[in-house]
This record gives sequence, C-alpha cells and structure tokens, in this order.
Amino acid sequence: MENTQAKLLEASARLFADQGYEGVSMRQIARATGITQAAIYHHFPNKADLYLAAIQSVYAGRTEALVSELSREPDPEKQLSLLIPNLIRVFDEQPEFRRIYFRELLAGNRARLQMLSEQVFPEISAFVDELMKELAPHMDGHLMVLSLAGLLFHHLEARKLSEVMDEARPEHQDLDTLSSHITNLLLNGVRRR
Amino acid sequence: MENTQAKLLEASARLFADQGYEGVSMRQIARATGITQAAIYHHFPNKADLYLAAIQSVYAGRTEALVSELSREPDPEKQLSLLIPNLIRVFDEQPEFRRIYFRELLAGNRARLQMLSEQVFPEISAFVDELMKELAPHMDGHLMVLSLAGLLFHHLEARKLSEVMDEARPEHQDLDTLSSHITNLLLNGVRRR
DNA sequence: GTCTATACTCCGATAGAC
DNA sequence: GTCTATCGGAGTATAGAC
Repeated sequence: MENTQAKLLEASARLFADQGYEGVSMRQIARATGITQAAIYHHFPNKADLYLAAIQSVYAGRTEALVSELSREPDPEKQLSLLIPNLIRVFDEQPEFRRIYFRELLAGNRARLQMLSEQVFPEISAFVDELMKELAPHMDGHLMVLSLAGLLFHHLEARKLSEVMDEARPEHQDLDTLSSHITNLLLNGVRRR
Repeated sequence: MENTQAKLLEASARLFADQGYEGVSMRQIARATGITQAAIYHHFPNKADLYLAAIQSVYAGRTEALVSELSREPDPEKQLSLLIPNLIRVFDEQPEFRRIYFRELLAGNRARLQMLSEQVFPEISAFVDELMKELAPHMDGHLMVLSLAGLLFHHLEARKLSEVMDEARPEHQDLDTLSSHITNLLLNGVRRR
C-alpha cells in the first residue's frame, strides 16, 4: 500500500505524543498501523528517523491558514481577540502538536528544537511579533510570543490537573472561558477591570 | 548505609525529570547512586514505587518558606512584584520540580495529579488565590493560578528553544528580564505602558 | 545492605521467503 | 510491500551467598 507511510506517520505521531519516544515500541506502532513490526523498516530505516518524520508531519502547516485569515482584520486589539480563541481551538483539536511541543521542550535536543523553531514558529511568531509591535510597542515581542505560547499550551494541557483541584468548577474546562480569560489577561492585566 | 535511600531518591528524581519514566533504567539509577541494580530492590519494591517516592520527595515542601516570607508584605501589588522573581528563582533552582510537573501533565495519571494538587498546590495556590482576590477581584482566581504557573514554567523551560529562535537576544535568558516581563504583563497587560 | 548470577520478557533491527 | 523467524542486547525483577 502506498498509503501505509501516511498511516505510519499518523499512528506514530499520536503514540509518541501520548507516551513519549521511549514509551512507544515499534510493535505498538505496527499494531496501530495494521502491519507487522518488521514491515515498518521498509518505510523508515529506524525508530529515530520515524520519530523525526512523525513530528515533522505534525509540525507542518498547522497555523498559516489561521494567520492569513486573521491578517484581514485591521484593528490590532480585535486581531488579538480573534487570535486567542482561534489558537485555543486549533491547539485543542491537535493535542499531538502541543504534547510533542512540551516533550521537545523537555528533551531539549538542539537540532530538533531548531527544526521546531524553523518549521512552526516563523508563521505564527512573525504574526504575533507584528501584532505586538502595533498593540504593545513597549513590550518585548519575543517574550510576548513565549508568554502567549505558555498561556495557551499550559491552560489546554493542565485541564486534567485542573479537574482534581479544589477550586475547580466545570466552566474552567470550557474553551470559551479559557479564551476570554487569556484575552482579558493579555489585554488588561489584573489591574484594570 | 542508612543514607542510600536518600541518595536513591535524589538520583532517581533527577534522572526521571530529565529522561522520563520509561527513559530511565534501574541500572542507570544504580550507577548514579553507587550501588548495583539489584540492591535498589532492598529499598523499593519496584520501579513504579521508586518513581512515586522520588516525585513525592521533589514535591514536598518547596514553597511554604517563600509563601510565609511574602505574607508579611501588606501591599498586594508589591506582593505580586516580590512573588514573581522569587518563584522564578525557586523554580529555576529546582529544574526537577518543573520538569516532573510538565511530565505529569503529559502523563495525565489521575491519582498522581491528585497527589500533585494536594501536596504542592495548596500552599502556593491558596496564597495566589488570596492575593488575586485583593488585587483582581474581577478575575477568576483558579484560572489566574494556572496562568501564573503556565507563564513561569513555560518561560523557564523554553529557554533552550528561545536560544535557537531568530528574535532571541542574550537578555532573554536572564532571570530578571523574565521576572520583569511576567510581572509587568500580569499587572498591566499589553494595553497600558 | 549489598553483592553475583540469572530468569524471563521485551526491545530494535536484520535475513530472507513470497 | 509485507510476512515469519530470529539475533543480540537491554529491560525489570528474583534467588541466594556474604
């Protein structure tokens, strides 16, 4: 099947995102793809290269549609108010992306971080950088990009922790609630109501 | 040695934080502790229980000294301005803590997240909750705690990524720069200069 | 409390038939 | 392009001497 390669990338991306590189065996990937473990080696020379290909397929072209859509809105504040819920939705729908992002931060491999910064950040980061220059020329654009990423990814990934905390209420799981909170915090901070 | 148990906890916490549960072997832990792999089983019944004990030893009592120190400052804005750099420093000095925190978010194990929320969040989270009630009664305290955690942990953990990004400058690695940025963002948002 | 030796399982990877 | 069979090594855990 010509299609096997794609199925391999998809299945292994999900498994690597959920269980980490060492937590996933070639036999598991084979089972999820519907072939035998040995057959994987017809498509990829080894586990490390399969992992690389899998995370590249997850990185590839996840945000440029969103970015180009938002570029039509002229008002920078409205742009931010549109950007946050859209990013929340996109990253909620692509758990593999944010989980592999966190795992790569923890792994700290320079070459792979370089790949991440080249393949996904330019699209979104240039847009946010630009937006922040208009909206908040007194703030550091680079640190704002990282702050935004931290808020979005952490709120999405911390929902299971949030559930077991005493103060948690059901609406804290709600994507709109999270979007409003983040947008409001970014625009106003805690001082202004 | 009575001391071996403590050395086991320390060595394995560091290894688990850096390489993840599956990424660490009992042989590695033994080597780092200076005993043989079989001797570990005199102190802990299996790898899973050693992991549990290790992360509990990392969770235990990391923030209450800081919190009680800050409680003496009456002005809530100054409290926040003191809290951020102190938390940045504490979590910078304890990479095991934030890395295990991220790994546990990714693992999503309910029982272990419960443990995390019971053993570390009450101290700091009650303090931040209280602080936010004074400083920003119109904001959701629970979401503010999670926002703060997201900003702090992500900025600290993303430094290696930050290094390879085009816009990065050396001061972006500086703890004081990060503290100022986060404090300013939390207090004012991007609208106010 | 630590050692050596070892049982057993699973791993990644290869060889070669179809 | 996928299979079966298998190799060599590493994994967790146990047994038993000291």
